[in-house]
Amino acid sequence: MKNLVIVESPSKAKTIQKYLGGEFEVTSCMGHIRDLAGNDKAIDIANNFRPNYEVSEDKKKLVTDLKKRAKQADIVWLASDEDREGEAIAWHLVEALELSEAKTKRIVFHEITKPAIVKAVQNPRGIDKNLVDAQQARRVLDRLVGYGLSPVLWRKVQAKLSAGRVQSVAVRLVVEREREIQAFSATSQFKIVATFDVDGKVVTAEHPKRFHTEEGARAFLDSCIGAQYSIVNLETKPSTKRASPPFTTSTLQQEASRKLGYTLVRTMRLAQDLYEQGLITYMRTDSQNLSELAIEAAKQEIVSSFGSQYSSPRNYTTKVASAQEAHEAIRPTDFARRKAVESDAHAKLYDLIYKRTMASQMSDAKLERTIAAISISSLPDTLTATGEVIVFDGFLRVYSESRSDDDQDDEETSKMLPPLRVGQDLVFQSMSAKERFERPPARYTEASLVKALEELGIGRPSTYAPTIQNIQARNYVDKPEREGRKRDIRELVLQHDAVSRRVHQETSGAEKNKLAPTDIGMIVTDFLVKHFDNIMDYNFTANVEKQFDEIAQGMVRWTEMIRAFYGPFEAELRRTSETAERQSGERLLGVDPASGKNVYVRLARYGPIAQIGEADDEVKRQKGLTGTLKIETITLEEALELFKFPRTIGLFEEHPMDAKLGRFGPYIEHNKAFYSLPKEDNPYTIDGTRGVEVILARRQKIEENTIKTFPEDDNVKILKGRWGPFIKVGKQNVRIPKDTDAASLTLEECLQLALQQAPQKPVKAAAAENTTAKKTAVKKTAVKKTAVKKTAAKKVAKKVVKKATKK
DNA sequence: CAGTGAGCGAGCTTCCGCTTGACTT
Repeated sequence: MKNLVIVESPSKAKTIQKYLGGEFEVTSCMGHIRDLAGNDKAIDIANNFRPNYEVSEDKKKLVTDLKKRAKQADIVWLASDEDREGEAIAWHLVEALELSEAKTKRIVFHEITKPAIVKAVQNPRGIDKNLVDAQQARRVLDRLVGYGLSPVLWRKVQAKLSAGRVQSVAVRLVVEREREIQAFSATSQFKIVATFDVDGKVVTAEHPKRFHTEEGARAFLDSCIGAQYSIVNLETKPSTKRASPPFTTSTLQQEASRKLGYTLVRTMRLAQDLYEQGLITYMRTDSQNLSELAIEAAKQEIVSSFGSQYSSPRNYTTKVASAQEAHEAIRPTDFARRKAVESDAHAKLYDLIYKRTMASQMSDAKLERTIAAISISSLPDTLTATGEVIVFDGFLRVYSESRSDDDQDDEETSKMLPPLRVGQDLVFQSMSAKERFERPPARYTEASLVKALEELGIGRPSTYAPTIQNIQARNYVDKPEREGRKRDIRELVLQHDAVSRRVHQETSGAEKNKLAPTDIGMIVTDFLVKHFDNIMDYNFTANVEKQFDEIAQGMVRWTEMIRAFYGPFEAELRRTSETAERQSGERLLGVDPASGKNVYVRLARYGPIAQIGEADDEVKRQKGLTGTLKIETITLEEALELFKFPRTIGLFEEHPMDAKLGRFGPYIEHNKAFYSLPKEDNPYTIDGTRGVEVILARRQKIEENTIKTFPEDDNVKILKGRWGPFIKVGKQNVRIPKDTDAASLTLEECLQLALQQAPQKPVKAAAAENTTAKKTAVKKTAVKKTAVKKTAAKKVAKKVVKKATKK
């Protein structure tokens, strides 16, 4: 074998192998193979920031293998992506595989098409060391910032916290949005809408002016009593609508979130599958570019399906400043393929990508907007009725983009108007003045937060989903469920020459899956903004990116750039460590009227608490904050309510029922058993009658979900779970092998399965349990320690995934 | 899962970006 080609991704390797044929062997390195050491020897600051790289633990086998194959090859072609990280990967390969310059060629392509690959092989180059240096600067900066800030948080806020160039700014966005919402006070206005009958069709018209008071609105309606209405002017304006560009990672995540309700992780997981099946191009990209082949293929498909008037081939230039465009946009690889079949979820995502790409190559839609001005005989005011007709649907035939989350527009009012003429008299039906409240800024969704980060140039396509996961896993932000509040909406209606008034209720502010900061998120953000405003600045990344570009162009040495950053940063770190006070977010809410003691809220070891009495009082009372209560916004009254628990709400089967607030929400404790309260029940007001109902309902459900019990051992049960039957042995959940009838299992078989699936406790338990036990655990080998760390980290990650994909 | 919030205290925690698996709760 003469030619060894190394790309980053195995799926890519497979495709390229097809294009290059037998002369070449194409393989992959799975991304970065080396990284900074994990310990304090990672960067030798005194020695000009000399980085110490190590082959990553999970890549050791791969690197040994690649090294062997590289030895046997005459030429090694390094075909990692053409961006900063890709160039660094190529350089690390040279270093780790000990490749000589003579037998190494660097090639790049932006699209996986045969002509692009062939052209790349014909134009090899050497490694761009300047670009590599820009990456080293990026890597070293992120380590210095992350490993510099985090320990300050451990000392000043809480152990195990984290901070970094990307995650801390992401949290800041959420924190500041929350404060905008808190500061927002909704004002309301009255909007006038009239309806007319035109030959059996309803025409609605509105007054361009909004009334700020009910009196004003009423006065207007009063003066319309008995009025005549006629059309005084008609205007039609043509307009066009253009399709959106094809998907990048971030826009795919946004649309999948809005149209399909997928989380970021779900979207990326499905896209990865489609990519591996060869159905779509690479899914982690910031480019809107389409290859010439793709544009041509889309054109053929469009012309044959819809006709040539629908075709409008074009390419898009990426507007995001941070884009590195190492790949194409996300598109189908084969336009003749209309469907993906693996699962319904895959099919929906593929359909979205397919249609979006097709639409991007289709003609503009042509619209005609008609505006009719309607006079009122009793007033100088005019009403306007607006209609829109699609003259030519163009790209709308396949795709219409959803509206963005922060869109404040009302429901689409423009529809088709019946034929109208100037001077025409209209038959009045009714007119209403309905109160409308201004909406506060919207909380971020996962996807809209990605959009905000991208606009600031923060983070990369490969890190958007993991970053948003991470700030949730670290409990800086979460997705609290909000019930929303009912509020009165006033409406005046003019009909049959009389104005009537009614008030109806509307629920506002109900939310699910929206990001909000936790108490710890707010405390950490405030602390970092106060002491490290430079790094927390929304433009910090953009500024350092400019400097990375200068390094890439050979204008600045990377070590110089890092030195200039590190001096002042290190001084800030030291000053903050020495002078800053410990932060707990403590607030004095007021005085408890019952005891005369102060009431505080603050962050304690296990989360936010309310406290009656001073910290050093021998007798003080503490309660955890529950639900959507926050340190920053809780009132004295709300805090005092917490201390009313446990509430004994009645007696049942000779045992008291106590309503309590727990870590997992409100519950009833009864005879040593726990019954969670359903969402519709309020722990502050629930009574004994309802308590009994909750208990009985729960018991019935347990019974329904029990498949089998064993009289000889009540520790073992076979239950119905979310994913089918399983065995419960004490606290351990045991899965049942496929093709096994759950109900027929014997006690012995159950215990046997439990034994087989028993968690390997010794290592984990020593690390996770109490701190005194740790002394002995620490003495174990380094290898074991990393193993423990990894499983723990994986567990956290998994938990989040679970949470995210639950619904 | 289900009521705490602490320590005379050793050693641990932590970043961002590039990849894919092995897990299934």
